Amino acid sequence: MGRMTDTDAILSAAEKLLDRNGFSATSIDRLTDAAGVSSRTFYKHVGSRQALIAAILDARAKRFLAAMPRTGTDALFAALGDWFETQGANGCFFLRAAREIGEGDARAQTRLTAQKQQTLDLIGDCVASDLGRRDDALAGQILILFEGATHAAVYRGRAAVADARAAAATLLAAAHIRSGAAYA
Amino acid sequence: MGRMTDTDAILSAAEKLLDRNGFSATSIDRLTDAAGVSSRTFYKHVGSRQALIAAILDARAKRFLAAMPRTGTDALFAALGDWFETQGANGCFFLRAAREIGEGDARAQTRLTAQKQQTLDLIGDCVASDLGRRDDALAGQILILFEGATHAAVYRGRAAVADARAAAATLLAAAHIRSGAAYA
DNA sequence: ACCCATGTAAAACGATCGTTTTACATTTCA
DNA sequence: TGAAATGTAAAACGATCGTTTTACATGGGT
Repeated sequence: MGRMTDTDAILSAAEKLLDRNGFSATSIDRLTDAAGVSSRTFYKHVGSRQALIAAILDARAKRFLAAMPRTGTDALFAALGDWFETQGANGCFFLRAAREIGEGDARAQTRLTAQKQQTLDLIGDCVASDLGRRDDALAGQILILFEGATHAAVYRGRAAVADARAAAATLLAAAHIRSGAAYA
Repeated sequence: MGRMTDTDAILSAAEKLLDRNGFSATSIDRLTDAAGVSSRTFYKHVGSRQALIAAILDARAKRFLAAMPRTGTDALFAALGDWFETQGANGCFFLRAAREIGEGDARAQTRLTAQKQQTLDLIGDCVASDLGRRDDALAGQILILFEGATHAAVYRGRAAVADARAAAATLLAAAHIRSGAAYA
């Protein structure tokens, strides 16, 4: 891991707390305690609560997309399982941010749609690498599985990802057959 | 619709507000304004904020399960689409309640797991009615689609349900073939 | 040695929260 | 008629929120 600036330390501690305990349930006091800084330095580094959350959303979007492969739908779900293992499974961070901060910050809504579009593109690439051609309809279905695994993992754990992974394999096989491939 | 008591009027107005605007973003003032009652009558009828939310969760669980058919997976997703059309698509109400109220009320967590178990049972019945036999593995996969449609509908609307429905049909067909049925 | 940037600890700010209470008006019914 | 019940409007409560400010310590660079 690279060198961590004060700002990065605050951001990563805050991301963990917000993800675990929720946005509105996490006060500035808790954030400063977790980061080990005073409120004065906190505000010097991040500006405001809204700015902190905006920075966290951007950083997390970049980190998440970097952690996902762009070839192989099965590898994609494996990576999603790894993500939950290391980062925790608390439902989609962006969906929760948009709903909890919501109307107050229109940018959270913008960030949500951007993130979901990027996820759909990612899935489209994985599907294309498996199928040898683009299949937008199938990508849409696998997005449902991706979203479903993300939220079912909150209460079902690893089984949610395993089920989504198996379902994706079945859908891919069916699409492959529809393509006119030889039966195994 | 049956006659509505004061308590019911408060509950249904509150449910709509909480679902639309979120739990922590909806103050008692907003709830009393929407119900058209003073805070004094509000507290006489519902006791406290926690009790209000508990009552709403129970009522909604009963109403949701009553709105879902127990035969036919395709009919199940059709009913889910109707639910979103009439009630709005804001993500799973129980998941959001458990995460937003969270640690404060352990009963919200209990209600969540109960609701999800009942949903899984519901799906198991629908799958069995289609397949002529129980298939727990397939039911788990369709639960993922159900959860995925619920949350993807927030940003994709009806397309999310349509994709989930189509994917469920493919999974069912594949399971039917695995059962040794004749190929169409 | 001294200045200045940078940090902490803690008080203070106005706002808003859930909840209770006070004061008063209206209906219900024996 | 008149008392009990039930309602509203609004003030007040202590707590907590995000944010700013005050007062003070520390350590590196010239």
